[in-house]
Amino acid sequence: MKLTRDFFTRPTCQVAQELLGKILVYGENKLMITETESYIGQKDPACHAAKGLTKRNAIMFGEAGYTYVYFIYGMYYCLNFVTEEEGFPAAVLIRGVKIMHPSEQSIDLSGPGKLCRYLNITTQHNGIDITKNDNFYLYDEGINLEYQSLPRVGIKVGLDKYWRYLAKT
DNA sequence: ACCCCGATCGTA
DNA sequence: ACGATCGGGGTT
Repeated sequence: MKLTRDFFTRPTCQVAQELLGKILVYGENKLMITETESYIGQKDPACHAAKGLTKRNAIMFGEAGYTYVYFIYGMYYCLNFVTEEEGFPAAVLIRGVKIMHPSEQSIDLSGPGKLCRYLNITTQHNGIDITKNDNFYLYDEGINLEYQSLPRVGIKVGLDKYWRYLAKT
């Protein structure tokens, strides 16, 4: 079944863990999520919203279940889903997926930049309500994956939090 | 107006 | 270990 707003309006790490094994549908593409990271509020120094509201991070302060797409390193885009109650800035970064399309035998896309490059996701896809879109949504196929909790990647602060969730293959 | 640097990736 | 590449955000 399709994931609804209630799924995302919860503690971010719970959402990040439960997104593992869920199916991301984007047009004709079906991808199984295999790696996520939590970024949680103004007390998390690695969170884009750590220093408050800006034009870029504004979507993180809104209602859960929306996309947050940002541009990074001059070359890459990264896809997140907003979590928690409106007013509390938090999101889950999608770091890894497995391609489910039958003609492509379960290829792994490891890394948030590669995922967006593969799907052609850009900042034009920022702020899409993932719970009310027929072309871009998530659904639960009942897959439960074991995972390990690890430090997040590519940051210099907040490394004490093990908020990266990697599914065991 | 200016400057630094980043939730990355591919190559070395 | 490092270069490519450029917008965001803080500072002047």
